[in-house]
Amino acid sequence: MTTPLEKARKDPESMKARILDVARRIFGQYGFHGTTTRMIAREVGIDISTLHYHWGGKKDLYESVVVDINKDLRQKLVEVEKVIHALPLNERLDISIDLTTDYLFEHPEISNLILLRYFGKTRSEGNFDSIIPEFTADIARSMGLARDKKNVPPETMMKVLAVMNSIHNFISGENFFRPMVKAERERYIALVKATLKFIHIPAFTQNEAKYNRLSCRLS
Amino acid sequence: MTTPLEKARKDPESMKARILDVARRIFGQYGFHGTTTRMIAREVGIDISTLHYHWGGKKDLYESVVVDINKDLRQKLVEVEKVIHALPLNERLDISIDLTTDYLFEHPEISNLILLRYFGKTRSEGNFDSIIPEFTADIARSMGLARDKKNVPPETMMKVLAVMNSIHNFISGENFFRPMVKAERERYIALVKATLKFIHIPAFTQNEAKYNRLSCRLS
DNA sequence: CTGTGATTCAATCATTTGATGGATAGATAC
DNA sequence: GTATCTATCCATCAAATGATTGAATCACAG
Repeated sequence: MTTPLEKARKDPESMKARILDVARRIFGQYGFHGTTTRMIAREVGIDISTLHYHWGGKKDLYESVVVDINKDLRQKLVEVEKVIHALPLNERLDISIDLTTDYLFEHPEISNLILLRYFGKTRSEGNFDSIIPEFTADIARSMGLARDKKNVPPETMMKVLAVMNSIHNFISGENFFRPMVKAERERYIALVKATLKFIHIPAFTQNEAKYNRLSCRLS
Repeated sequence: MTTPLEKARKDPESMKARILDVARRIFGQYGFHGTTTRMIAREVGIDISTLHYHWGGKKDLYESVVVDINKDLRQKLVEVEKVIHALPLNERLDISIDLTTDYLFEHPEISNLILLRYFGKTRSEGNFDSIIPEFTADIARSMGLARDKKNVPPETMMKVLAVMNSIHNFISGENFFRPMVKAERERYIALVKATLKFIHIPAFTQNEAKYNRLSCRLS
């Protein structure tokens, strides 16, 4: 049995897929309440009822969008992990910052949507996915900060969150931050990467060194 | 001439002030579009028309809220600056992270609102305050990363943004992140502080050391 | 061609939501 | 006491918005 979402992803030309694509972008920009079904329909160039025909209701569409972007992000992270697999920590960070940043700058709706979900409430109750927690633990393991994705200590989770969030922030806040630093697009992207590396690499490598010294002394 | 906002701040018991207070909280939780004037009025225990009588319209009220929280935050930062004034950089960071974090955990609407403004669009056009950019530069100077608030280089602005945002993230995302690390409130706050210091202090101090070595060599 | 199911749209509905007008009560000035 | 100004609420409006219905159109198997 294929879910509507899987069907949409299979054929990117289908109406289902076109709607989902536009919905990603608009929900990402305006958030759940800031988006109207009419905005999405207009952008796709169809009637609202067609949208309802394919996706049920606004809420349903939104949920599908969330699942969709999480799938994309997770897949990208798996891809990144393959590249950085056996490198030392500082290079792992360096490369994964580059790759992840580039990818998210090409798909800013992903960062937008994730952050809006973190920081904004929905009037209607009960939305909480276990997806994010789960793959935050994944990243921890992939960064070599935890053995397996079960039993990642809170301190490590927090560090991973800090890294991921700082990336999303600069992507999603581009409209705000870029004018502040008076840079055009390419320059801004370069600044983001440099800043992320400046902030994160010392933290993890310095403390790694500390741990190494410590374990030497102990052995 | 006193603006309505100044009047409201003067007398915290006034209806104006009570509305503003509730509006801060609700706009912070649900964002501009997610908040209805009725939600605010109900929470205050008044009729919507009373709200309109005092603050004009939803948009006006929202703008006032934004100005209000920026005033509060700025004042706090000035306060923090006095404390850390002449200390070495690593202590400056350590203390200002403690103070700022504590303050924002007591007033999470501030972080909520700032982040929602960064990351979410409003359907209606033209909202851009120059307040934020301005005092990002202020922080840079206060952290000793720039001589004066004019002419702060983009790289420095980005670093300051990274620090401020990472704080706001953990405050505003508490509802999401705290369950992820399975911590109760106090523990979470401690984790946040530890993580922030873990991430940021090495970055700035390590590079300061680098600069120092460099300037030694040059002299 | 014809019937059948899938897809799309125009029209419409019910509710929500931002906003206003006018009545009422209270305080203060004269 | 009367006038005036402030503050509040009730009733209501007009627009926006999520959703549905039923008719029209299209694709295509038989």
